[in-house]
Amino acid sequence: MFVGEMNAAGHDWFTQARATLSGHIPRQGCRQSDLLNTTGWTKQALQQMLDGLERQGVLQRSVDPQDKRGRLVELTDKGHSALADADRIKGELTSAFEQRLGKDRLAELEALLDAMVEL
Amino acid sequence: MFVGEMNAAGHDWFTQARATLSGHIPRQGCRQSDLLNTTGWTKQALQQMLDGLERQGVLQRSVDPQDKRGRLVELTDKGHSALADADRIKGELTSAFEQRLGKDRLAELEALLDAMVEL
DNA sequence: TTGAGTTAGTCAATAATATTGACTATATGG
DNA sequence: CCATATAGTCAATATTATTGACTAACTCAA
Repeated sequence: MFVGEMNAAGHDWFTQARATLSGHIPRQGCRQSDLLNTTGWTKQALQQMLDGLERQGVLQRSVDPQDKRGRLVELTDKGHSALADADRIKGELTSAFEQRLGKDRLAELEALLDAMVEL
Repeated sequence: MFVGEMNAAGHDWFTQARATLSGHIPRQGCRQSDLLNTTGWTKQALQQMLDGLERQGVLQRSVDPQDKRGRLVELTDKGHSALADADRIKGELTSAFEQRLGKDRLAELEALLDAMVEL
């Protein structure tokens, strides 16, 4: 759904897993190891995801001057414009759901899902 | 969660996608093409999933005597016993959620999710 | 200051999930 | 019988995900 909208908007590299990862990259960039913590993925899985996104020109990595073991992950212009579209689409979808379910029922749904996530 | 419980129960071949597929195989078996319709997957994706499950000894395929183009998909003993465990675990998880959310709120959640699925 | 241990990340291999394209065999309807 | 549709296969490629072995850089304490 969300992914489909992103593809339709011309971001054909966008997938569900990449959406998840993108959501964890702050606009000003971060360390690769930060993403390891926020995503909870294995470092190898994360690395492959970043490899793919770097090949697609969505982000770039550089050595962290503060700690040369580390890599800084930063969005390219392409990456920033994709995330701007993502924000827009997310808003549109939220509006659409609000229209169909009503604001109260959507809020209720979110609350119930949050309750579930707490296991 | 569900998959984890199944793995813990000794069904180490169980994955999310295979859970989805298993849910579409009737106990008495069906045609491969039926699964094509119920899952909505491509025929190649379905075929690979069935190949994997057949390798694992969970099901077997045979030529449909009524239409020799078709293949009949049937669960093996291993497959049947796995699905019995799946039913049990699903029941346990449902009970656990009922305990935490309460029966009413769980029903409410299901209703809201159904409403969402209708797009 | 050096050496042990920790942390950050890479490389390689394998497997599961998923798609597209080209193909074979069987069935069906005119 | 022939054209077409249906059921499924084979091959290639890409994404997502894991395990294991490894290198480079940093930290801390002797």
